Amino acid sequence: MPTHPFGYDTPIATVDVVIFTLEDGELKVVVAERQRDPYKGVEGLIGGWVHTNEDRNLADTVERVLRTKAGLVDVFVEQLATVSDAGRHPDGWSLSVVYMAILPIEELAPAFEKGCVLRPASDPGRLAMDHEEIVRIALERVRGKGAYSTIPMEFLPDEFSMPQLQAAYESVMGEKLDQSSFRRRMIERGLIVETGRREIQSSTGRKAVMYRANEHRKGTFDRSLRR
Amino acid sequence: MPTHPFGYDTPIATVDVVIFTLEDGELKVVVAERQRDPYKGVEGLIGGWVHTNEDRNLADTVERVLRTKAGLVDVFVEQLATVSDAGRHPDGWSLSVVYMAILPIEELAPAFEKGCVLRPASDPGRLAMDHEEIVRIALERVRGKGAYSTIPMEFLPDEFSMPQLQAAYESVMGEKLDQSSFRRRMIERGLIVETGRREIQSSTGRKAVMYRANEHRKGTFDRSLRR
DNA sequence: CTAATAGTGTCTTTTAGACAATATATC
DNA sequence: GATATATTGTCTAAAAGACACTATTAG
Repeated sequence: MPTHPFGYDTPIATVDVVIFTLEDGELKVVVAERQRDPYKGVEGLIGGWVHTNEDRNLADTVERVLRTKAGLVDVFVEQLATVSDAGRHPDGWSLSVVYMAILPIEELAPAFEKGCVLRPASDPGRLAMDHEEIVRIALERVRGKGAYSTIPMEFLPDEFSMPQLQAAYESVMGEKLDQSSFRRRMIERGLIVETGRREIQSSTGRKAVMYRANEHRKGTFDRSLRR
Repeated sequence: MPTHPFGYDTPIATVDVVIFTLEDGELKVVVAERQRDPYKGVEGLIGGWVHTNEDRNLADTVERVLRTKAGLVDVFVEQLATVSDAGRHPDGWSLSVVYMAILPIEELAPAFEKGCVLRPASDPGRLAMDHEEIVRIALERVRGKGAYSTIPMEFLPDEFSMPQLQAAYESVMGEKLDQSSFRRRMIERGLIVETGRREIQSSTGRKAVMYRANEHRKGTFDRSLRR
């Protein structure tokens, strides 16, 4: 057990990232089979030790972990909480700073190449240590706060159509929304901006107009959009 | 610098608590002069090292720190964020899990006995390390999310009158509220419950009815109450 | 009487959001 | 014509909150 300068034992510090994505309208989390002990062979969240020699701060740790373990770069992450327990990690007293990320499934290709897989967020199966509990907390967050925010947009590529956007909101909120009212509010609130382009392919019917998020208005949104 | 089982350096882990209270209608934070280095003699937040030998988890650490450094027990705390930086602590790479607490000033007597003092939350003066930044973040939280929640109630004793309650909300929100509308909403939303008792003393005028928070409805509240 | 608190009534504005159409574009 | 998307109109219900009172109780 490590010891800090004043002679007290100091905890192990790790970072774990709950990466959410949307697959077929269902919320999924990214997990990977652990390559070494503890819990070798068991699926767990993307995470790793804080390396004080190479990371300047926790943000660096998250970036390094996402890059090396899931091939992901330039990911927007949000700190969720810090969990701790004498018994949560077999190597001893440990502390994990948990982050959350949301990515469109199209951007997860590098992660899949590195062996990451998707599990249903509401039932990820057996995960290492307290990772099931962590996923539960993160899911609560994305569903609760997320539904009445611009969070659902994060699941989409940079450009998206109105029907795609509505589907993303419906998936996150878990309920159907009125088409005309949804459209009106998105536009009126200035949450999205037309890109000038149109949908590339559509089997039949009118081509959808493409939009992008109005970065300017991020965080402006609050509740609303219930049904 | 401590080293963890796999040979990487591991950070120093501490906990810091931003304790808010209301004095004369102004938001204040509890700080104390630091008894030892680093920043000995400089004022800082109530905080301390995680002691893995005596604390089972971070909640234990917070409890121990509040008890030993401020004489406070049974304090409701909320985890705010975890800050980190190679340079934030002179002893090396450190990580601080920041908690927030809100207490009526009446309950801070033990803290004052231990040398704690109050500083204006919006301008706490020079504090050790990154504690000024931490206070800024906490204040943003209590003002932003807090104003449209039951947070202002935390500043009051268990029993309080309607005028007291309104004053607390006004202090946190930084604006005047309409008396009749305020009263109506508090009652209608069931946020408070009559205790059956009356105000003990009043220089002149009618005695106020005393209420207590309806624990049942905590967290039910959301925005509203603008003016 | 004065002053503080308690309580009622009402009006305006905003918002959510439900519902019903119609219009347009594409195969 | 079938289908998906875009767009407009309208209506209801709820909520926020501003304002003007009246009522009650205490010194």
